[in-house]
Amino acid sequence: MDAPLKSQRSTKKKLTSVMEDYLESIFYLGMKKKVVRVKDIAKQMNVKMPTVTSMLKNLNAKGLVLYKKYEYVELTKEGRDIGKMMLHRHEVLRKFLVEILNIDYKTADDEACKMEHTLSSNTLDAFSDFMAFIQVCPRSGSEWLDFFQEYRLHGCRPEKCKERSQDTICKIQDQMSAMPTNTPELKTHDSSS
Amino acid sequence: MDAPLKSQRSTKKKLTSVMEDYLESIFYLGMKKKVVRVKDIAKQMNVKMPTVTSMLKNLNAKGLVLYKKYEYVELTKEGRDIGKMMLHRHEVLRKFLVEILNIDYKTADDEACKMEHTLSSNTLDAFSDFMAFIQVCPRSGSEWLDFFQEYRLHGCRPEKCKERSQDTICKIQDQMSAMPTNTPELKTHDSSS
DNA sequence: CATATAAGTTTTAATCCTCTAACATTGATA
DNA sequence: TATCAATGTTAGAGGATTAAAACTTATATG
Repeated sequence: MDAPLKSQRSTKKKLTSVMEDYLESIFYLGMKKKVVRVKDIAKQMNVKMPTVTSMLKNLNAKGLVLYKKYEYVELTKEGRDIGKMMLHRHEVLRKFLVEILNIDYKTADDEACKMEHTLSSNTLDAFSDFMAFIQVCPRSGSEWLDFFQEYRLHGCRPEKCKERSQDTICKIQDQMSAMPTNTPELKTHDSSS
Repeated sequence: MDAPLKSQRSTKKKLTSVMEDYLESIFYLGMKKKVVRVKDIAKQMNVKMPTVTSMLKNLNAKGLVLYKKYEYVELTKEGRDIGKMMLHRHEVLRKFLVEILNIDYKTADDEACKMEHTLSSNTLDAFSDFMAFIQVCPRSGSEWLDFFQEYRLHGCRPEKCKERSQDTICKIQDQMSAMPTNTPELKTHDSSS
């Protein structure tokens, strides 16, 4: 008697992050391979084929892929939309990690993959805007990012970031190094999202 | 006959991210509550008490907590180190999300909690350094972050970021908006880390 | 066509984390 | 001390994801 005619069709809604990964991988493979096979997905996802088979049944039941035994795999409209979104998120994050934080590509790609499920759209947008801003704002730009790399390598030595006295700069720097773990409120865990 | 005298003691090593969460929560509660109880952990972790009990047995077997039926919970040296590290990671990430990206506290806290398990130490350090750099580099600083918020709210309008012609700025801006999803190599999934 | 090899599936099981329901202990209070 | 409420534990179960082993189907080639 609860929630009578709610779930419009299939077992739908509530995807796990693993399911999202599968959709992203299938979408990605579909873009570069014409046909997508169980074997390809297994390789992309770093799992064995039986794992893929059972997940495909799952996603098929949810109306996200079209799956029939021994045939190629295809995404439905809905599955494609989700896969595409996940790939886009992935790319935004990787771009941030590579271009702003200067993380090496492989690592950035791995970590983007993990971050992409946890971040809200708002946060994602903020990352994206931040990157754009850095390109746009004349006070920063690529030159400025170079200073950041310099700073990481050689510590407090921003002679090149002029416009302020060395004194001020290095005082702040010392402050940061000694920064204590100040531990404000830690919110409760949340299984949502 | 495999790996004879390897695992120094207990079932140790290979923590799941959930285990890390528990250690972080216990560490956090220990800092503000004198004694840590099952009930507190359950509340902090948003799970039921039996879940906590079984996890405590688990962590106890791994030598990360000192746990005896009906008694208060304490961390071992090793458990405390891990808990402290996780809390530190949590705080670095939340700080980044709040101070740089201007995400609201609650959301930032949630998302930091998820990110803290997946990012490598190197990436974490990069986040941390980046924040410090923004404080230190005279070309950026808090004024500059205000420009970012301005930019997010009103789009391409960095009159305040002088030193470059409006034309150049808005050309770049248009470029970014139209930015396609260019999809370079997507690396394989990796269950490591 | 015959059959070997590559690809895919089924079955069964393991691990991890969680829950509900029922039972046990502790501590305070009447 | 008897008892109640709060706290904690056990037992049993289930969902999610994974793999190993054995079996099935598809396909290419002699």
